[in-house]
Amino acid sequence: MTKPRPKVAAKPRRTRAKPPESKSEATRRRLLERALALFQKRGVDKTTMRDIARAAKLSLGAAYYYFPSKDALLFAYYEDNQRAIDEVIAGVEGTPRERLGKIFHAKLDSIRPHRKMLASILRHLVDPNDSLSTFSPQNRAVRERAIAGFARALEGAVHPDAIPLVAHALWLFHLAAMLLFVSDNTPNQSRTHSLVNEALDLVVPLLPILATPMGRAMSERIISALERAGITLASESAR
Amino acid sequence: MTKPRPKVAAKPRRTRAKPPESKSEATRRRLLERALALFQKRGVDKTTMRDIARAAKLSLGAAYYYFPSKDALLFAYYEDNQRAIDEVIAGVEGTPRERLGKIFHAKLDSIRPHRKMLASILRHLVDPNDSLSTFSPQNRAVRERAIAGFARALEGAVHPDAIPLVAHALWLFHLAAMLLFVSDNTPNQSRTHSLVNEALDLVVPLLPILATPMGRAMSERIISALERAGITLASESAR
DNA sequence: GTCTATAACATGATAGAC
DNA sequence: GTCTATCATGTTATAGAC
Repeated sequence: MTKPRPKVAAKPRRTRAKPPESKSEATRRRLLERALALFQKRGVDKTTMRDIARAAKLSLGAAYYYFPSKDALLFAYYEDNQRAIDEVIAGVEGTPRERLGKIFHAKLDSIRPHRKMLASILRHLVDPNDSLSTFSPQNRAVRERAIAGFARALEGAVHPDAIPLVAHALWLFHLAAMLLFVSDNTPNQSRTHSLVNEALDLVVPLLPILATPMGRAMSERIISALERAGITLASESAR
Repeated sequence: MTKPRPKVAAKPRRTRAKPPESKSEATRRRLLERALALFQKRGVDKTTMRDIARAAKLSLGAAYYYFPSKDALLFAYYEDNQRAIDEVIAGVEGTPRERLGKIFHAKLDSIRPHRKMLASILRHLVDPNDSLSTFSPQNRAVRERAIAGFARALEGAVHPDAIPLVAHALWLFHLAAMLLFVSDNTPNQSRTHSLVNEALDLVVPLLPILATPMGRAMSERIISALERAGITLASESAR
């Protein structure tokens, strides 16, 4: 358990086309790289900040200069991973079923190299008091980008009014899939991939039901119940 | 983050009718009591083992004698709470909708006094590496008792074959409700209670659909898909 | 101003004396 | 059973190098 509050601050990052990597950027990158390798090899808890600093040939203080906390290293990974996935998502094409399949499998593939580490992040993702939490303001942008990706993939497959609802549901399912994924020791985690396929095969053909009068009534009922509970399904289906 | 592995060991406890409380039991109870009070007042992370020991007028080492880790205190609360809830669940009566409502609200009511603390428990419940995890063997008994409670409440409302599936789904929903509950600052957390009611009102009347040929086909498909993914919905509907 | 190193601190956990 | 050291580690403070 961490003592004083975690304070996971995201380093500001320029948005221009990349200038040549400065020395400090290289150090930062190396540090993150080694840290992730250690996390994956020995687990997050058993990797100390002193280990990480040593592996990157830095002093402990220098490591903290770049990353204000151990959690910040995890957060940096989380951000990088989301950015990479967003690019994939932006490019997916095909039928809705195909688009959704590609998003899910790409997401799973992208985290495969760090499955072990991810298990430690899941704990943070669900803790409403943690700054890494899925529900925290810091993560709002990341979360909404992900949901928007699902929304875009749903275009044409669902009545527009129902898209936010279904996109959120898929996003929850994707969290569940990640949970399963990190404990899935079948080769290539094929078990999780199969389950995702079966779930999509089951659900996607049912989506048109939401366009029927009964379906619309139900989804409206759900949406308003959630809203009264303080859960707003904002989000324009695309960006 | 905790350093050496958590080691949340449940103290063995006699099952006989209570003999008079020994001195050591009194000490243990006092320790747990003070700890929970501090957790609730100042939060789990900001309460140190030293604080707890001091509040119970014990040395640090003595506190660790009774509870091998800070997490063990949380686990003890979790166990006690589950035991209390099980008694409520065993006694519920009425229509299926009523039975489910009572279970959900009783569960939420029971955790209200320690909402703040609960956030920390949820974190453990989802971490597959944690011994407090929902998936860990230690918790298997507790989890299955809870699911069996839902199964019993469903009797008569759902086709018997579908009961395990629906009971598991309800159990997941109950975890989600707890998650919402701990961040719900409306008076008496009425928002969460309302959402639970609306969800049950929506879902319970739809359950008979599972008895139709289409419904049965679908639930069988879901069950076998889950089984292939290594998720077995064991559980005899009752005990 | 940007970076690095060293020392110090608080806390969760442990060992061993009594 | 209880206490008093003592340890390991996340984190912070501070001083100084470039």
